[in-house]
Amino acid sequence: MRWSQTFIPTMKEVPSDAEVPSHQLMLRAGLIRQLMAGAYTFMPLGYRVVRKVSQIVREEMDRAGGVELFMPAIQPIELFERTGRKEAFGNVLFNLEAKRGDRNLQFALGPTHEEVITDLVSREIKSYKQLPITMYQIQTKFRNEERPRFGVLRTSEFLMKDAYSFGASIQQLNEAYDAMYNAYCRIFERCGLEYIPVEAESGPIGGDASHEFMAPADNGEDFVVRCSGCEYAANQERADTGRSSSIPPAVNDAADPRKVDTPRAGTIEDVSKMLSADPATFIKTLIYSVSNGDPDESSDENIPPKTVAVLVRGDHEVNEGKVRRALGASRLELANEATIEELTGAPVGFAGPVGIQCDYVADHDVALIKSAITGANEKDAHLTGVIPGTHFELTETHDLRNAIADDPCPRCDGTLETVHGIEVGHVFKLGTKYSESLNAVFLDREEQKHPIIMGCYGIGVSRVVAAIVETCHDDGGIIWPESVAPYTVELIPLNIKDEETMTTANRIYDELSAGGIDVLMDDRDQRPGFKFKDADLIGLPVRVIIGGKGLKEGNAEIKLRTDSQATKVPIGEACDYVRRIVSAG
RNA sequence: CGGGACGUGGCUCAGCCUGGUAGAGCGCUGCACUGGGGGUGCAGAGGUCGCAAGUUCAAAUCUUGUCGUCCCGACCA
Repeated sequence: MRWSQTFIPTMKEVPSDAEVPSHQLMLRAGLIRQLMAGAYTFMPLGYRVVRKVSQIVREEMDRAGGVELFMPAIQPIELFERTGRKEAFGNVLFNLEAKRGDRNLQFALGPTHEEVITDLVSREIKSYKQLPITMYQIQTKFRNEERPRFGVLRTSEFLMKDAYSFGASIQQLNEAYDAMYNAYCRIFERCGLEYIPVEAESGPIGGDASHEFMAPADNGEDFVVRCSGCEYAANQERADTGRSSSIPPAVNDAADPRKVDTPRAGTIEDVSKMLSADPATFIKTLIYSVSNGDPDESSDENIPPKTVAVLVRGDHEVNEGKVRRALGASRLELANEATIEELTGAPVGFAGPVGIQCDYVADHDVALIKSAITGANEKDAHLTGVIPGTHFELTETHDLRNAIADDPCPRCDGTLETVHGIEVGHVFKLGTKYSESLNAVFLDREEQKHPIIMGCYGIGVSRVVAAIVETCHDDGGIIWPESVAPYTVELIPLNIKDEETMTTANRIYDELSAGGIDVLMDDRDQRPGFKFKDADLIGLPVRVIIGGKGLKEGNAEIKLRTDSQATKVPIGEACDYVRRIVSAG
């Protein structure tokens, strides 16, 4: 491709509303343009990358036994009502209405396709003989994000590869899951993207039923916790802390806690400043409203929610998923102010475990505090010298908080560290959630009906592109891995008005192109420095310079994007040289 | 959805506080020079100052509302 014949609008200045490197670089390199918040055009150069990533995904899906299909983006809302996800998605689901004659039709724009494909399978698959099968598509997904951000990393409309496996047994599910897991590893490897597979929230199946693939990046929205000593890695939502229960013995002759005035200090930060005390010596007491019962039964509306206090160390964060599991609760939310005032007799911010009038659960680390500061259940007052197990009862502790750096590893004697990550893929053992609600069943050998056992597997294709830019760049611009680069070679004739330069450049362009190498020739009438800057910005792996001093000596100058110095290669051997370094890469 | 910031030519921004002629650099068009890291000169084009209402003799500037964009947080199968 000749630069003058395509459309690559580069920018010298950083657009003011782009904050993270991938967003800035994708705009500056002319890969994307914004239409509105959360919606971007992929420009010719950017779309070539999307297609290269898609092709890698496709090849690996096929290799893993998947078959490709293509489903509609508009979907009847009724399917989401049947699976209960109309409510679960809430505002994230794009609803749309259309008139046909005098009927008002209700649609959703597909945020994902579990409903559509399960509906399809429920009609077409009847026998264990048709199973297992894994189907996938690469298609635009629509989610009305509350806050789209970071360019193409989080948008309301994005390109996703979604795959769904259907099996007659847990074993078939596990085989499909493992095949997808391995395919994902190959995909990210081939894309040149560093990745960490992490354990993720796994829902009803439990165990190792879900992994996310995280690309480590400072601007990632997710927190990954990983062990420095072993392979353990998990989403922070999910990570175990490796702490174990230890119940402190009651101290018999302990002094009573002392009440101190803490006027208007309702946060740990305020109180720790006021008392010059380390937040790690506080017991944070959060009051939750908890509903028990089966989440799928709507009858639990009648059971009034219970109030439970959750105790964690002052510098720790409660992990609601862990609390929910520890309590066997189906629903959990922070209690409202009125409930808290009624319970503790104090406004929010002054709750504590001593004398509190409700059940409570404590995190392991609470038991390890020798002498704690807690709320006094009284306005503008805290207690100091509170000894867990002595001043309030403590017979068991749980893992209730987010793991943080320096926590012990749950698997080995190493310690944990946290890194930011971009979630680029997710594999998930669904089980029978959708097959049951949409009646996708099969008959086994004994003519017994069973719901089909499903898995789902997603890769955010457009997000992968952004993640690659986010992790592969330097001060000058993008550094594309060869596998996904929009073109492999940038050919730069230094002066397009020089006849010898252009004759030579055109010959090399033709020869490389004929050999199947993607070449972009910068045939714009610009000065060399201008072209070099743009070349660094758009980041093609190989740069070939024709003209000037080099040409006079009979040489082309060839340089990898990652090299600092060019290599002089005789014009006649330039194409061979390029072919060699390209195939070696 | 809570909190914050910003909307002035295609891009980056100044002007606003203290009301009175709309500016700079880059980019764009033409010509000339130049030709190895975003060059130089000359001549041009291009702006309802996001939109609306209000105050005023007069509003980019003050007030109110509204829309848009970005950031932090909550949320995210």
